[in-house]
Amino acid sequence: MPTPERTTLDEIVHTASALLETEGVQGVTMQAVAERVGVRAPSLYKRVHSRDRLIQLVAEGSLSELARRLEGVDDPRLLADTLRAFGHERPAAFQLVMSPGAEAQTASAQFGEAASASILRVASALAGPDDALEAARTLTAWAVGFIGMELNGTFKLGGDVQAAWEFGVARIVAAITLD
Amino acid sequence: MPTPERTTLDEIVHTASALLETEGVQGVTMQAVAERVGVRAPSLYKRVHSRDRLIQLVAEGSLSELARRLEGVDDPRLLADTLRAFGHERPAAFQLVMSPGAEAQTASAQFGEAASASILRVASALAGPDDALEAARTLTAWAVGFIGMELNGTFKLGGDVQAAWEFGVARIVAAITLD
DNA sequence: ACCTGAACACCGTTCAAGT
DNA sequence: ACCTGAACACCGTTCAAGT
Repeated sequence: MPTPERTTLDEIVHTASALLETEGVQGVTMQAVAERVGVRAPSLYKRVHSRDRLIQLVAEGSLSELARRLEGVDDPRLLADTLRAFGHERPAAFQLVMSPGAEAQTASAQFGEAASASILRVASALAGPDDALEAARTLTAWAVGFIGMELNGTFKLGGDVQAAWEFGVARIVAAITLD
Repeated sequence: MPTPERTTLDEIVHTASALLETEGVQGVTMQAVAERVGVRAPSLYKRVHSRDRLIQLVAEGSLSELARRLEGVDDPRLLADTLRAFGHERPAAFQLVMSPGAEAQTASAQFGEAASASILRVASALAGPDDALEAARTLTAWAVGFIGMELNGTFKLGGDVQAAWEFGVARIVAAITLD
């Protein structure tokens, strides 16, 4: 006799995403997720292969949303600001996606490409098609590095972080712009 | 009747550092460390307060060694290359120190200062004292972001990574150099 | 004074048994 | 066809008991 479904993969992933922000990666346990979706932990394995895979799905969902936000943006400063705003809104997801460490499963490549496309488009307009890839990587590396350090508290000791961000954006954009 | 000491804090931290590189953070379990130093897991708690604290000690030791390597370096390109070489040699330690995520304990601030000092000195020579802090943060953010993405495999898909590094170094150095 | 086995509370995961 | 309790192998950590 069939039992009605009490949850969905979507609900599980969204619950895990919320838990990620409130409790950290450590807090995303199968039991905590199960409890929040109203089911016992073993039932989750009907929808998702493993905890690692669940974390990966969270990373992929987050990266998709980031890509969506970057989609229409044409100004490099606005692009950088949009990336930073995402980092501030969802710091744990940002770190998971941008510096997964050795533990968490990286989002599979196709999810990164959508986000890369926007950056590459803006970089190409600035640096010209020949230097587009290098310019995109320079801009991305700087922004991701900056936001990561900001979220980690590396900048906590003194100085105006906002001023350093604006200084960096201006210099990087100038540096990759075709004369 | 006293029992002779069978290990030391130093040996424990070094063993944990080695395990970090070979097995990842996940592999740094109290049992694995204990086995390698010839003791049972509970005995470790005579020397270190907790696993979290052990990871923090590993991070602090790694950051100290990085600071030592950066110490005498005056050329900005060489500074960036030294940072990158450290990342390639000890990828797990690099990620632990530079993007600890939410789980691992960050190295306490004093350990970061030694490394910062070298970068600040070089940045000051390039950008002048007024912009030194902002310039140092721009250079550091770019390098850390780049190396992190490189280690994560974000760059895996196509393109010449070495060329992107050299492009970035040249542009960033130019960007923060006083006219 | 350090080391250990046993124990506890927690994980992720599997699986037979329920409906 | 989905859900569950029970079980297993693993964690980190505590602690009484050994030497």
